[in-house]
Amino acid sequence: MDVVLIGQNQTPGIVAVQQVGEQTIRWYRREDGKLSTTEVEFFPFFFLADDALLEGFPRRHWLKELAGSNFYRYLAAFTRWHDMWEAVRHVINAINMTSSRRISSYSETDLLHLRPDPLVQYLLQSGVTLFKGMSFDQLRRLQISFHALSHRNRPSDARKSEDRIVAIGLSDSEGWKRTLDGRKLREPEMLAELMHSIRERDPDVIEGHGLSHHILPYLVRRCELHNLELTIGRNESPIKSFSPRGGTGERDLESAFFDVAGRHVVDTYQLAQTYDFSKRSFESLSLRHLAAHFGFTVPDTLQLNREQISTLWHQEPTAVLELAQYEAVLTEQLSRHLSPSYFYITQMCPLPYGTVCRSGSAVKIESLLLREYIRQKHSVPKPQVGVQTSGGYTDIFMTGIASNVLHADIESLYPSVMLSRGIKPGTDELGVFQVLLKELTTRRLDAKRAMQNSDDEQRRHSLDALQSSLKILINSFYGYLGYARGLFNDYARADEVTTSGQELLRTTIKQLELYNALVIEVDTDGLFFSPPDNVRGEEAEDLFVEKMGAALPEGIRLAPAGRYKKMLSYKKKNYALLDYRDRVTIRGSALISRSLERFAKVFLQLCIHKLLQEDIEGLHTLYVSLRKDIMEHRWNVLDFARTETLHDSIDVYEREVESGKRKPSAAYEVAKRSGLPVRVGDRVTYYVTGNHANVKIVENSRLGEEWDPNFPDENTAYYLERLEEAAHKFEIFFEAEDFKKIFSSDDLFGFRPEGIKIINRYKGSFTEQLPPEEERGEFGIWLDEDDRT
DNA sequence: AGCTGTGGCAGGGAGG
DNA sequence: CCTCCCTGCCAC
Repeated sequence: MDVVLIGQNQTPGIVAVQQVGEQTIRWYRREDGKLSTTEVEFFPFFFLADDALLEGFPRRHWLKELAGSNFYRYLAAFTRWHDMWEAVRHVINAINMTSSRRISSYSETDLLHLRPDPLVQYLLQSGVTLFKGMSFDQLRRLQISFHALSHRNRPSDARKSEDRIVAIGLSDSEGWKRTLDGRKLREPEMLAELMHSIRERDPDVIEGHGLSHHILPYLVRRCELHNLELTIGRNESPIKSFSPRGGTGERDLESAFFDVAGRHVVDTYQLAQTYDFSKRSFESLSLRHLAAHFGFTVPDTLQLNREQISTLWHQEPTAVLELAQYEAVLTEQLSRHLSPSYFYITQMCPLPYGTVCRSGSAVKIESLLLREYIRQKHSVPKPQVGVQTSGGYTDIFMTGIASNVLHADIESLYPSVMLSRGIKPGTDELGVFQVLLKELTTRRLDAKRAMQNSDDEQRRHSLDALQSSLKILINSFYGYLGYARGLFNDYARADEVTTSGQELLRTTIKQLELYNALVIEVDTDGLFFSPPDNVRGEEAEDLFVEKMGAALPEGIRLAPAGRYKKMLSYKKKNYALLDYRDRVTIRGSALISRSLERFAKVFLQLCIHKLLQEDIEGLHTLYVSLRKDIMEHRWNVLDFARTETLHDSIDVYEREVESGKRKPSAAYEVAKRSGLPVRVGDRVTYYVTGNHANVKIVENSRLGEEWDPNFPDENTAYYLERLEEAAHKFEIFFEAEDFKKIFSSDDLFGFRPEGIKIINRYKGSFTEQLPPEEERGEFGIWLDEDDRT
């Protein structure tokens, strides 16, 4: 008999529940320090545990401290009620309210062939309407896309007191129904109209681009200002905000999540961010860039920037309203591309659609595990305390420029390792982990096959969404093992996965070197190498990769992942590639990073292009002309300013600096000195002033917009030093004297590129026996005398 | 209540 | 000058 329990902090009064029969449970209540019991009829379920009160009860695992897991979702409603049937009714109401009148998690085609959860069975018997087998398009009919324009994105904007909603556009699949039509409404009326139209349309889903970072915080704030509540819930309840990192810290709406009773809040900006995280294909996450990326048509008349909008609003408000409408259309189109995969996950995971959209993979995996444990009425483990001690293997064997480079990777390394070695959490007594992993992998391969065999564009798109969302989920099973809050975490198993992965990568390196390939750089599951001379052409290359993969165990596959004309290898995780269509890809934080000033980033980029073309003269010209531009202030503040995000409020920052917990930071100091109101999440652009290269930046920096091109006061010495630092990265590609010649303006005798060669440095091969450590320089026996210290 | 992992590079401040 | 520590950003 399983013991089922309730946590005391959630349930004043009720301390424990014991299942005493198939449909009977026993309540334990604390009254005046004594325990009383009541038996009630119930459907099978689990509850949270309270250690101290369970002495002597049979149990396998405590269900303790579960507040923090998704398990809680099932239980939250129960624990607030003392009367069981009242509680059940409450759950039904809660589900009705928070899950959009449906439990979309349960579809007719139950992905994992699991019987519906007891809760769902019970609800069905109780006559609650469940929308089963609903398609994505059916869902969308109940959806509303939403866009509000406001000026509140930068600290400087806060100075203009005209921040207000300038337009609200509402759209659904029937087209535009309602927009503020230019009537002069005061803000409270405008807000009331917005709330009214949401209630009237009663959407299940509210979408917007930047919904949770800009639009909703803005609306909530404006409502507060007028003593209104943003009541857009199904039950007329106000929107609720909460901190995604737990705790009740200070309220900052910009980083909050929002719950609207009975509706799902979906932010297309967040969806795009997640999409970009895995594919890295967006240059910007603005609606306009994303629209261009997906090939939506954007009329020229609507290509306006924020300042123009502000002006236009005063002159021709209808044009702005058109823009707002169009942005809502773009949001809707964007969502059509990005949200289907989340919808499919919702059909598997016992989580509402909106939650699936905003939560990470670990939450989804855990919800699947819990789903089966609950179905089998089995108790659930506590998270393990500990740390993971290993990760992927990364190494570099050559720096310089290599020609004819192949990229190969071990396909789905970690999932494959887990499947082939049968790795699962030690606490997973029911063995659900492996079953899930296998099933999801099979499903994904099926979807991929079906996609390739389908002629229907629409169907291919939805199958692709399905398989790519499964891929992300599958890849996260490893991460879940090392997740500190995961109920089924297991650090030893996480280590086993990574060390097995390391072994496989090392095996592959040895195999490649055995066949005379030159291995350049490896990282976790991928390898860059030059194949031996007798391997030429794509066909031969693929065959070669296949042959190399033959050394790997059953179930582990080495696959071609790209072929390149040239590769510039700089450091671990830092390289550039030139493909056969002459496109350049740059990777790594040392070569390309948002934190670099624009001039340095562009300089590095152009240098890398020149290096890949082995254009030495071009390098020199680049350096000399940029140096001259800097000295003559021939640039814009955005070329040399740095932009940083303020992650904490000024108050928190000052407190932590005072207590020595953190060091002074230029971005915060600049914000303080400027006297502008600053909020968490704001980005501050600043540049360095002063007259020598070693100034303290914290004390010598100004807000970017204070820079005046007519009286440029940027610290030229400092920025010239920054240029030197950027150029310095290329030192390892040349002989010392050559490097000095290229990156110098001292052209007394004219610059002559003749005789200058790019140097490749080898760190010895992986397999060969290296001389003892002390006889080697950083890059081994191939180092020049000069470089050995 | 809500939160996937490790490895690597660079830059800046503090203190020697 | 140097090292140490922290943060931010990035690769996988």
